[in-house]
Amino acid sequence: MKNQDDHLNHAIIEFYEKLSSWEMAVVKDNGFSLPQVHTVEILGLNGPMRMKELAEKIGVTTGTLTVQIDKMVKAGLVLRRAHETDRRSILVELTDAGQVMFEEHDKLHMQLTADLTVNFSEQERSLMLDFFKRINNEF
Amino acid sequence: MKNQDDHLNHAIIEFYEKLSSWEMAVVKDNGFSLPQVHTVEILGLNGPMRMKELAEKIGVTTGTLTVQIDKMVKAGLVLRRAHETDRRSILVELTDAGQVMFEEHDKLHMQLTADLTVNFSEQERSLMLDFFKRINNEF
DNA sequence: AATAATAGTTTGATAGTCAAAATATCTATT
DNA sequence: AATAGATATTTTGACTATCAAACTATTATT
Repeated sequence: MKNQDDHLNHAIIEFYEKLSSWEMAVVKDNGFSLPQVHTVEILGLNGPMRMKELAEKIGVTTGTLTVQIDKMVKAGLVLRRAHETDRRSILVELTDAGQVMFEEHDKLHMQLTADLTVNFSEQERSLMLDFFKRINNEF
Repeated sequence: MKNQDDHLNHAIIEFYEKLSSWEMAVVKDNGFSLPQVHTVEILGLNGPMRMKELAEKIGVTTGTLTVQIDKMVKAGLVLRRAHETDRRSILVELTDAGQVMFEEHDKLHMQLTADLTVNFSEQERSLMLDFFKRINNEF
């Protein structure tokens, strides 16, 4: 059903736009820049990661990421660690302070998720999780 | 169920991150900047809008938006129109070329949505739409 | 009528970004 | 094992995006 798909598509875009807005507002409040929070979010969720991989996930060049990570190292949020097998590569990981920041930020997301699904039944919430998991796997 | 909610939360964040990545990649390919595409997307979805409102949705100050809209006017994507009742306000709306760009971009989103839900039944897709609508209303 | 609040623009300083060049390391071919 | 090509990261210089604050014009409040 074409029209139905159109609605789903637009609902997804609307959701994305609203989440972006929310994230921007949250980030501005706590004094860090959006790329920094984004980085903390990705590392917190996925664990240590190579520069290249991280740059792709964030959507910037590695050159841009280098200067961002420099700042975050200075701020004590992340650290650079040697890759075990590939000496060209560097792993970026959260420091304890970075982990704390991730958890703080994650709490805000948790609250948002709770607010958004306040009218969902236990069963609906579980179905929604299943849908998201399947969609995320298709990316 | 606390743990379940945590999973839903993280699945949502993962979805958001992946969609961001996708959007970045798409935008870079077609030569426009992310804020410009973002603006076209919002105007195409919501119709004409005041500067203030648009700035809030995008997550920038009105000063920043002014220069962005200047560029987009020059590029022929949007135009400024007087507000009917409030002479302080200005409505920004898509030109025909802007509308075309919106539809082109929307097609890419449509394709992505179709790809992501390729394994969904008609019923699941409809349920997913219902979930997104309810969530969007809670924002 | 005066004052405060709001919408938008302009400006100067700061931060973010990219492309291209440079360095170091890894992989593949001969 | 030697060479050539590919890959990961950093550095650099130019450009773009961003904000905060000052400014203009209009509307709302008292």
